[in-house]
Amino acid sequence: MQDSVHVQCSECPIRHRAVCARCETDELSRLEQIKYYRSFQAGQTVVWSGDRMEFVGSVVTGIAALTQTMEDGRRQMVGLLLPSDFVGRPGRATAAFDVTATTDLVMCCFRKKPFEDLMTTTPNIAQRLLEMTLDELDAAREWMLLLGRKTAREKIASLISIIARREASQHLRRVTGMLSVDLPLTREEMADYLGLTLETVSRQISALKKDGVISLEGNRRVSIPNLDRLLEETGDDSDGGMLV
Amino acid sequence: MQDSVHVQCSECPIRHRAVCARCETDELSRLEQIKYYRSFQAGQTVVWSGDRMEFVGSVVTGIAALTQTMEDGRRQMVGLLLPSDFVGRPGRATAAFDVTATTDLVMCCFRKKPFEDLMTTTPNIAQRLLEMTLDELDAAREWMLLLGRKTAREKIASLISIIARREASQHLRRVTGMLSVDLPLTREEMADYLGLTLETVSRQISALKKDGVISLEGNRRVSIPNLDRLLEETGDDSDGGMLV
DNA sequence: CTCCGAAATTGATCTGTGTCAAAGAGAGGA
DNA sequence: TCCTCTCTTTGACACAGATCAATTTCGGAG
Repeated sequence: MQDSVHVQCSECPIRHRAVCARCETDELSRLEQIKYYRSFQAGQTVVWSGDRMEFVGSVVTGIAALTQTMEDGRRQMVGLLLPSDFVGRPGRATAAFDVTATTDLVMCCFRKKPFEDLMTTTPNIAQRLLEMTLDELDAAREWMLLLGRKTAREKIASLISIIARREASQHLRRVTGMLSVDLPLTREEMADYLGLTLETVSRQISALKKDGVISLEGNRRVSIPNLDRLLEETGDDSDGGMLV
Repeated sequence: MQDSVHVQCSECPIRHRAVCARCETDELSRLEQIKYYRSFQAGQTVVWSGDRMEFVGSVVTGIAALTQTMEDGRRQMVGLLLPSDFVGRPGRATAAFDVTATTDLVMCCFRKKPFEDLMTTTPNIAQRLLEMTLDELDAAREWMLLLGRKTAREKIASLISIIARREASQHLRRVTGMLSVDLPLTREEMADYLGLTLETVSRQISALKKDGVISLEGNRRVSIPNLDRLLEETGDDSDGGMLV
């Protein structure tokens, strides 16, 4: 299987890994024809669990969250969608989870039916989607280890290092100095992602700060003086792991 | 997208959802040529995380578990593979998780390279695999809710109801009377799946028994006098949910 | 049937995280 | 500038589940 080659979608400010990788020109142009954009404000819901899902698409800018809520209000975030992440299920009519914009959000969408038609005639797309979905599945399974077995402190360290990693891989601006990342989530959203309460999140962030593992500039920006030190706190093997 | 039509693989005692659905005869025969069987004893490891993975395949009989282990020994099961479940990642060289046989196990395997070749020439296979992988992803996300937010009692009830559901859908022997299922896992394995300790698993099973939600015949067989009563204990919405 | 080792149960106690409550800090608008 | 609302931090306490430690039960071999 050849290496994945990313092709730039015209107009789209970012690469469309979902649909453009390995695409030939004619495939791209067919995708262009059924493409459209949608914008959401922070806090807005993109789709509700159980709703008809008439499109698939990928995040262009901003961040969206997949969440699941129990009858009594307990909530668990089950996915964080960063730019270039794909949303939607070809072949399934309704959404299985709530999708909400946690920041202002722009998505590049394709109506589901035409996209599915295109998929049946364009093997590349199904294969690329399979690859992405398998990656997501691996990431979900890593996350299961975090939820089931890690301590609160390890969970926080893991979240910060994942956000740092993804942010780094996006912008490719690996500054030589101290790296610092924006936390695109409120304490409550972090708690929902990590299976904790917001109080515990806050306490553990304070503890990591006190121990010199991180430092804060305002509430939302974290500086990491020593990445290795942070990674030790995650409980993961130093080398591999953490695919997200 | 048409409904999935299951075609019986010759020799295989069960349907190969992974590869046979919607297959045409010639595709089937090409699959037959690269197919072989492997048997494992209970407790044996199929592949270790990080090892080269030279095959993909599906479970024929028995049960396998995907697990992840931290350096200090904390373990989390991240998937339970029942007959007809697919294992392996076309397009990735190494396994991301340990795969172990929790019971005696027979797998139907395909060498990875020929399978991948077949996949590129046979769009159906990639599409079918995509569908299955998306289902697994949804199931993993349901499981994240369980790990992050459910109480020990709810976790146990969820596990039993999932096993009951999968067993029922396999054998299609929906007995009219009281339904009873075999727990194919030790208490420790259940604990690893649920993110608990084996003592807590044992205690909660005892509690459910005392409350008349289930009853035990020996250690491994559970009777469910009232399925609705059990489902109430899972914490899930009464209707939808629990995709596994 | 009896014996043996592994698996499961049960008890006592400890601890990490949740819960409830209050006070502090930031950002945006008047 | 100050005010207000939301987000965050911190404290005191409670409790679910972990840990440590015996027993007890089960299932297979002889």
